[in-house]
Amino acid sequence: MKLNMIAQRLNLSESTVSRALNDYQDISADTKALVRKTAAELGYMPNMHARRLASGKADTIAYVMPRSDGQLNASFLGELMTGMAEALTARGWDLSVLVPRSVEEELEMFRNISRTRHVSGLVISRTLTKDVRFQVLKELNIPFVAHGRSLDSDQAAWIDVDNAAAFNEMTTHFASLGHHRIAHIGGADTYNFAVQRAKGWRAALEMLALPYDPGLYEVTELSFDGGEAAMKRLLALPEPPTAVCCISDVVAIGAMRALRENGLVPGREVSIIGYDGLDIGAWLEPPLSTMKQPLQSAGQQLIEMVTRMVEKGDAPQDHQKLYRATLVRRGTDNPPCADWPGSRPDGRQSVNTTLGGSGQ
Amino acid sequence: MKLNMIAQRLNLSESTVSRALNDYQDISADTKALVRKTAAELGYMPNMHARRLASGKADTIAYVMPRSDGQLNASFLGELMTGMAEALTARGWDLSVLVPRSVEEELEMFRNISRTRHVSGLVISRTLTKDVRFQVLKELNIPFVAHGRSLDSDQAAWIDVDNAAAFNEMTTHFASLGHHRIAHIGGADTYNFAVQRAKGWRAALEMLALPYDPGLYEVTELSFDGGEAAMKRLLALPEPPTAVCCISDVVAIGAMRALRENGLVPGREVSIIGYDGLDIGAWLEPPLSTMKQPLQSAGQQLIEMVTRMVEKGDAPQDHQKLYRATLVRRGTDNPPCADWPGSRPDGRQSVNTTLGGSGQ
DNA sequence: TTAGTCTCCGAAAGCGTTTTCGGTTGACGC
DNA sequence: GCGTCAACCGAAAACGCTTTCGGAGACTAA
Repeated sequence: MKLNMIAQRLNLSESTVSRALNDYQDISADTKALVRKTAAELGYMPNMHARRLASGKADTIAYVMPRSDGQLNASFLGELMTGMAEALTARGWDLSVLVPRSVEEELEMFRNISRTRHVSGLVISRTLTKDVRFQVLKELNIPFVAHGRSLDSDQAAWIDVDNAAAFNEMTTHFASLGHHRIAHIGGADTYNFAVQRAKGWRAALEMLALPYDPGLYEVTELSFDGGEAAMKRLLALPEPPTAVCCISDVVAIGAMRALRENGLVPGREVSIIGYDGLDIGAWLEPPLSTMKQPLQSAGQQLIEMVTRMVEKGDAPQDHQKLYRATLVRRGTDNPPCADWPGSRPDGRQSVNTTLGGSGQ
Repeated sequence: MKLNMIAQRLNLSESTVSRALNDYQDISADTKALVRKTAAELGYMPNMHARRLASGKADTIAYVMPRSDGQLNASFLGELMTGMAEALTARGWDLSVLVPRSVEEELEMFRNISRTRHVSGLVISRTLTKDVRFQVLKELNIPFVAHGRSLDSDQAAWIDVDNAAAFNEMTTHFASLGHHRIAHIGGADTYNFAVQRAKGWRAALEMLALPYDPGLYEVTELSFDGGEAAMKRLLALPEPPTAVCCISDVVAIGAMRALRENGLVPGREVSIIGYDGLDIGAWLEPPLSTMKQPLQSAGQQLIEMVTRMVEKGDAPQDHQKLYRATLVRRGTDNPPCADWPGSRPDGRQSVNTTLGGSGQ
């Protein structure tokens, strides 16, 4: 089933057939039609390796998967990769996956790619505040797009959510419910999105003319345990918060446990909003309010961008897209509770499941 | 940085260099060492496309991702793909991802692969009870391994969990806690694992000499909503169960909500065990008991198998591996509650109080 | 008619490896 | 000293496609 065969069947040269199939301008419409027809009949499929060797193009985008640090970044993965794969197969390109185990290994992979060029472009994720990859990839001249910004991403292509705006909205929403002591459980500032989210929260406080209490800013690991620990520290404050903006749903879920362990009900004494829009949140007791980002099309957009850079040579900085997250009120964001923290129970009272009170 | 250059630098022929690098037997040890050394020095990396074209081998395994039916099959994905990617890069192979949108598209992809051979082997997942893919792939002569069995998988390579054993254990565990009315919320029997899990539950009932009540077998969608709906139906039974084996954690979480909506506490009036070992389960109130399967190494094993079939031509049926899931007790599996269903709102009396005393 | 212009196609040189097939050495046994 | 046999290596033909270059015809314009 080679080019060869369809060529001699039509008494044409291989090169003509090749150009016909690739829609070159110097082939007559008739010939093109003829070639395509018989190609279809014979069920011809080009040999990718030969094609790629000859053309020097790889027609492959690699997705650099975030090292799974235990977290369920996963809900992410499924949607994102589906989007990317669909956009790619529509173009006849391949999606391949890279899973580096360390930063050094990741950079080594990049260097290999720049040598062999067996990958035409990259999609990277989990961008850090200070992220060497932007510089390295630029030097290696590998087209790429980042899922998330960085301090180093000005000259690069990226898609990101407006983290600052989201946490600004979240905080403002709490204030409009009547909260004054609004805390933030954030993440290490090596993650750029952590910085941005903290900034959004902080900006909202200023805008609302609420005093900034450093004690209400907690930094923790992006895990269930991290959320629990941070919330415990907040509750130990002489004057604990009445509302908490959590950097992620996972952290928020951990925080909810800390509340319950102190005999409090999430969304009553202390309101909570998470971030990520995890489906599971809706099935908690009470259901976790959150901010949802539109992930469905992100994959396709990422591919759209990187392929344009590969094919048309588009400038990276022409492809920067900011999404907005939207608030999903479910059950843990309510007006402040009159008897809190005024009448804290000194004894611990097991409040397991009688949580009917949370109207939405 | 071609083979060429390292050849003339050493005054050797290209072919010698090639064979040296590929560890052919007819190259002296000295030459091999020399070639490898200078190859390393020059930072030589073979051109994959050229190599693949010449050798006819693709050195690529494709993972056929399950169409994301909305659910968080995702926690899955991350771990699995990490395992596969690591095993592959260790071999210098590529991992690529296929996301068919329909069965027909999936089969079409297979046919393409069998023509172009740009993929050496496949890993398929989400196996159905009756799954055409086994037959098709066999006919197309594409090496593959399935993540999950099927009625058609006897002659194929697969890795799977012993679903029947897991649900047998789950059921037996409930019985040993003193439960007699043990229900099962399962899935459509198009999914092979659903069939197996139901079978395990059923077998345990027989083994324990517990009467089989068809009303205690519910089939539902594998989603939160599905679990909720199914549990509602069980609760509407004249004689509802005191324990429920759920086909998945997601379904179990839905079921927990149904319980709470009826004023019941999961793990008190009605015990529940899920399946999948989702981390999130530990953070629910109360924490969800579950069965955990060892996923971490599954990815590597899958790759191990399929690469052996590709390279050594191993027979598929020589690669079949059954894992065991382990019970993780967290909080929703407890002895039956004395006053339930005796004290139900409708005043219906429980029949089995006399049997209740003897814990197996 | 002649020159100039298009339009369309074939020839051929790659692309960078692998792999088969001989051929050249040197060692060895007799 | 002659054949035999390994041990090693080079030549060259693939692998299946792309892409440049030039040329044959057909058309137009003068």
